[in-house]
Amino acid sequence: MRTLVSTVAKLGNPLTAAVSPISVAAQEHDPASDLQLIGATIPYARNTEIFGEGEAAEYIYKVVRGAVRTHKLLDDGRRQIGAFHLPGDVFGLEAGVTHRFTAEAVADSSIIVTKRSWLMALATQKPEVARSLWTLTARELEHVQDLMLTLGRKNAVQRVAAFLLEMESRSNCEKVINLPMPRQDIADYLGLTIETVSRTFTQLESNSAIELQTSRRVVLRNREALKQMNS
Amino acid sequence: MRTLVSTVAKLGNPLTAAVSPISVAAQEHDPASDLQLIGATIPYARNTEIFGEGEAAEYIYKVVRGAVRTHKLLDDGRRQIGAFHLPGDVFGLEAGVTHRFTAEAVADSSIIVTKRSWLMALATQKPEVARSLWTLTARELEHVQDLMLTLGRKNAVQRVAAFLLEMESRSNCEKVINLPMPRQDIADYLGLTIETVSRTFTQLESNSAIELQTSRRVVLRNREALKQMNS
DNA sequence: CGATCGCTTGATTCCGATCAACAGGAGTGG
DNA sequence: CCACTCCTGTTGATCGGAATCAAGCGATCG
Repeated sequence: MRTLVSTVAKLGNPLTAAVSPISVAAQEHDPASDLQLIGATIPYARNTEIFGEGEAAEYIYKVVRGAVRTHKLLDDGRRQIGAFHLPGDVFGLEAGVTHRFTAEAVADSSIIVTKRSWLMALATQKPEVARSLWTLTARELEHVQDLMLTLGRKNAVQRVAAFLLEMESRSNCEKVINLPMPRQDIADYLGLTIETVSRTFTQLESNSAIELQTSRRVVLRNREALKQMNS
Repeated sequence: MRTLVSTVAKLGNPLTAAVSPISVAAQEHDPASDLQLIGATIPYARNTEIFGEGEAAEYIYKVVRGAVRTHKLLDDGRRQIGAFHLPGDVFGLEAGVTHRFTAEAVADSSIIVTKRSWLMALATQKPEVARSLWTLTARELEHVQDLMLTLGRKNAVQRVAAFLLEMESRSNCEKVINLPMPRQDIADYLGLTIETVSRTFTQLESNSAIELQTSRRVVLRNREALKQMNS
């Protein structure tokens, strides 16, 4: 089991890490941004593990820079990615005592790490903190419910279209989407193979629905067509 | 939009409905049973809608008798069932203001219906109630995360095995599992077609992994084999 | 310059979907 | 009681979409 301390040790002197504001506030509007987490901002290199499935959930995490994926594995190595977490997103929050996913950095990332016990104690005193924790879990639930529909009932084109529209809605409203993750991660998120994802990107480009400036830079040329495909 | 009042009106005199205990307690152990919901126990006939996707989430529900399914629909009618709710299960709890699924009675059922606003107000005063609401949402999240892995990365046999093991773990520890739902519901839960579900049941019976006393009564003859299949 | 990695493309296979027919049971009404 | 219909489930034949197997391309890096 990788501990926070060992991770910090590998990545450098924890004393040099930036520290986030000490204020803790929870309002109804955006629990992820209003719940100001106390803790060190720690760098994680690409493809390093942040926590593992089954480990004790001692910390709560918030992405400052980079991107994180959470996944489950089947015995034979098949992988299902549950979510990508981008700057501003909180992840690793559990109501139970253990993590139910493994979390890894998709790209070099900076993550704020906060003691879970600290927040839990605060939640018993401040209803607005308790409410924020609930809302964060509920949002995660809503996201995975949408993914469930995609995995259960959509074809390859609809899955990729859904992914692109999701990434667009979560990026800076720019026309160009920068995908931090490789094709294999997209495949394992959408329940497809890397080849099918690649072919579908190519197909969408030949349809003029998207433009691939590079394999990681996508322009949504026809958002309406994508929405229609998404069914 | 079907309201509670109209549903009650159709089903008979609400004054004759049984009323659950007035006590409200929330402990750490089992939020579903400890959160004693106040409200009328209402009968719902098989295949009737309890609430619809997009409707205001004014009530919280608990199954007393029967079974409930929640689902989402794609434009072309493809359906994904998110969960089956059996006696003791709470459903329809939302952190937001609207229901994100449609709920229907799988079989003739009795459901305790409680005002959501009432519980929400209580949660701001009693941390243990707030904690129970969070835990209920977290359990739903865990369930749909497991389903996500099934839908994204398992084959037909693995999906049906997972379903049978889930139903077994949720039933009364008896050897015989009584399935309240038809094959079509199982198919829409597992992201398969009714034909594939039927064929897979037949295949598992010829493997001696299960015995089909009737199409709705299944005996798990070899639980270990099912677990192994489940990967 | 060679090696590796990420991605794309082609050829073929295979699992589950689709199309189709039929069987068994429950309920209904003659 | 039986004939009828409706509903649910099973089974067969064929099809198709994504997986698999395989090869090659381009960028990056040592």
